[in-house]
Amino acid sequence: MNHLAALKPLEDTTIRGRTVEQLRRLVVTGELAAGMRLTETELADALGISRGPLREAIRELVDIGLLVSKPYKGLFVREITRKDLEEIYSLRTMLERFAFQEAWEKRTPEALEDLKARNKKLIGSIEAATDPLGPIEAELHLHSWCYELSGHRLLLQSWNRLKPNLQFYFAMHQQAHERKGPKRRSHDLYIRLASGNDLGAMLDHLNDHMRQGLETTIGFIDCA
Amino acid sequence: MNHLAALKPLEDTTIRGRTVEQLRRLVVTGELAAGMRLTETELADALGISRGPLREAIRELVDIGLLVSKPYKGLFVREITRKDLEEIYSLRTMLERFAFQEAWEKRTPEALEDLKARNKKLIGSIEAATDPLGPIEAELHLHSWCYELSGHRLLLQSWNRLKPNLQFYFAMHQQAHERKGPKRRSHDLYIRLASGNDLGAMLDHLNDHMRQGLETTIGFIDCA
DNA sequence: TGCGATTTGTCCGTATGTATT
DNA sequence: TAATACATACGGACAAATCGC
Repeated sequence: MNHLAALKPLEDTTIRGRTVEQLRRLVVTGELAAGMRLTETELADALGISRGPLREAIRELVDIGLLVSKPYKGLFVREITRKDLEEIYSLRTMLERFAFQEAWEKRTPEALEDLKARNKKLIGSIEAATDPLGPIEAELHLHSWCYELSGHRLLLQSWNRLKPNLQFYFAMHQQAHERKGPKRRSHDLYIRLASGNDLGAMLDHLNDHMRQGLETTIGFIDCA
Repeated sequence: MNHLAALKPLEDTTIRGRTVEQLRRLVVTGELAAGMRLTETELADALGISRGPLREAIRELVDIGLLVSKPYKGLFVREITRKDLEEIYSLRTMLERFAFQEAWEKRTPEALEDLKARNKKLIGSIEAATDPLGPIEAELHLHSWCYELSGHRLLLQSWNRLKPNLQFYFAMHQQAHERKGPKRRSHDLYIRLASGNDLGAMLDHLNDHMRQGLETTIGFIDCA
């Protein structure tokens, strides 16, 4: 057993699995514009696969919420309204507060090192400024820390379902504003509190952190 | 436009949609035993459909968590460990507390009547004692009230994803114990607090209610 | 109001890859 | 190792529903 095997998520062996990843990437990066209609035959053709596994992959993305399927009418890239975004953030706040409560007693020196490393990677990604989508991914990876540490598989699964929607909105927002993503020091307090001994302060900060995140990114959406 | 159209959830027009419901029912009622292996060709044959839409329906049930798919190995009905159940209950507690917070200010006299009606239906279903699975469905329908009232679509969706897993476990538990489901007056306090003016008391009660539910139903599972 | 074009939904036959015996 | 069973995937076909003219 190669000890590196645990690091790479074990490349999908099925076309369906790879297609899910491929489509997810195309949507969250904005290469497939929000609201755009997708036709199966075109997609299958472009991806070089047949309609069977493609339709299965589509089902998964519809479940996550990145695609919207209306029977016999068509398949569309999701659009995000202001209310959608508020729902995403409020649910996310609940989940992350819960994750910290579950993870709090499980914090080890190694885990905290891991957290700092993720922040360092985020900062590095911001400073490098090569891939404009890098910081987004790095920030979400930073936030994944508490969910992973909690050991709560159902909670982690919920987060993983929510994550692509956030990623999708961030990329959309960034394109529209032609602006850099997260600021370099935006998570300093987050890290400090997560490493400290005051769970209540951490939970309070999460409310602030999330509200702030919502307010700074909610600008340009049509009210629904 | 018929004004009744909004009442019935509009029977699924696609085989996939109907198959999802059919399979969900077969699983949560225990007609497909936990851990049982399913072969696609048999299933397609038994349901009288082809493998295409069946495989798509399977994807949805795998996402919900009722089925487990191991690539190239097979498809199985999920099994529930003690840890799974604890996770389901702890997440559910979070979601329902959040739902009540969101729904609290939206309670109208009509909404509270609706809640009481759901409880009455639950009691009636228990006393009728015809379909042993009726009370389970009625109880879940009662608990759905706060999610629907909250107007939080993403939250409702999360609940709807969690619900089949609870339903599945309840039916399994009931079969194993040959016992009736919920007691007649189990939700009296729940209803009274939900109709009252002390949100804090309601939230506290949810913790109790859920912990109690977990403890009374956790008996017979293998520790994992 | 129909009619035709397009697309989704569905089915079937077949081939290939994987796991298990 | 060979053989079997089954999941996965492909391609072609047709039916059903929608939309534009």
